[in-house]
Amino acid sequence: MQELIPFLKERGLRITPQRTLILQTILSLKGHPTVEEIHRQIPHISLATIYNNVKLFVSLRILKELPYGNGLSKYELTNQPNHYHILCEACGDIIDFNYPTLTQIEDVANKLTQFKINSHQMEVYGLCQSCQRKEGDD
Amino acid sequence: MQELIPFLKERGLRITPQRTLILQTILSLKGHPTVEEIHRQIPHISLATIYNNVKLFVSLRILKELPYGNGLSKYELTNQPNHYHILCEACGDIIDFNYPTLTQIEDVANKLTQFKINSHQMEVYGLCQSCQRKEGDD
DNA sequence: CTGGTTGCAAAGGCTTTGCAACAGG
DNA sequence: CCTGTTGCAAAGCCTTTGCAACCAG
Repeated sequence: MQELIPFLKERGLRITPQRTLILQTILSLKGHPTVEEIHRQIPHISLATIYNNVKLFVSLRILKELPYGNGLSKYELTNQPNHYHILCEACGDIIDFNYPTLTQIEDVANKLTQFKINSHQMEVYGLCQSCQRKEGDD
Repeated sequence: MQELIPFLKERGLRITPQRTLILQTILSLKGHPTVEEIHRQIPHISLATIYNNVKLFVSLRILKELPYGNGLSKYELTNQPNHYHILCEACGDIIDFNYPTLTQIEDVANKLTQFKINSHQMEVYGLCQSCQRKEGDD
């Protein structure tokens, strides 16, 4: 958090209470909140401001956008250890899990496609425990 | 294509010229078209019909939805060999590439999270060849 | 002070839906 | 025929934007 102040200032950006609160809220939610979930925690900050700042943070690579929200985007802080995601197809929940980084696949992809590789992502899809139980009830 | 007729009929769904054309168009486009790209090929079919049918085909698992279109969804036919995707961060293009299926990761994810696993996906991000050239020009 | 920021309301862009006319089987 | 389907226009939903008031530095 503190390390952001010089980072923003260098770029002529200001530390506003809104920006601080948005980041603190994402931190406190821990998971992968949507804009709507962030706004629910800090309803006195306008939705437009949250949208604009989340977008700004993504462009500054402070946040990462996860496009798996069924139309909505979810966000996570980038200053976290590498991990992959598992998504529940019933409730939409996203959980992190650790797995050795798939470094090889980037080399292969580069050889096969001649792309200049930047990163990769991997998601596993399934049913979380509580949705498995609910399914059993039907 | 032919194998779809009994598949739809079993479910009380009809084979309409629109449905046939939508699937043929996706086939002919080969890649991972958006709804808009499909509609551009068959503009005499209403956008609403294309949306409704694409959605129907996804629910029937004839099509798979790829949520990497920067807001738009892209679609691909499911009756294709397993493969992974590489995305160009500049132009948004999606290319398939082959890599041994990451079966192990599903077992690990199951052990770590207790999810019931259905599938997984993996995307590599980078710059395609033609966007690499363009970048060099700047 | 002064240019970046906020927040409201309006506009945008993609997608879904209500409904009357239509048509596959 | 009868129920599923089409297509228009309208509505929905999430997100972005114009702009005046505001405020961080």
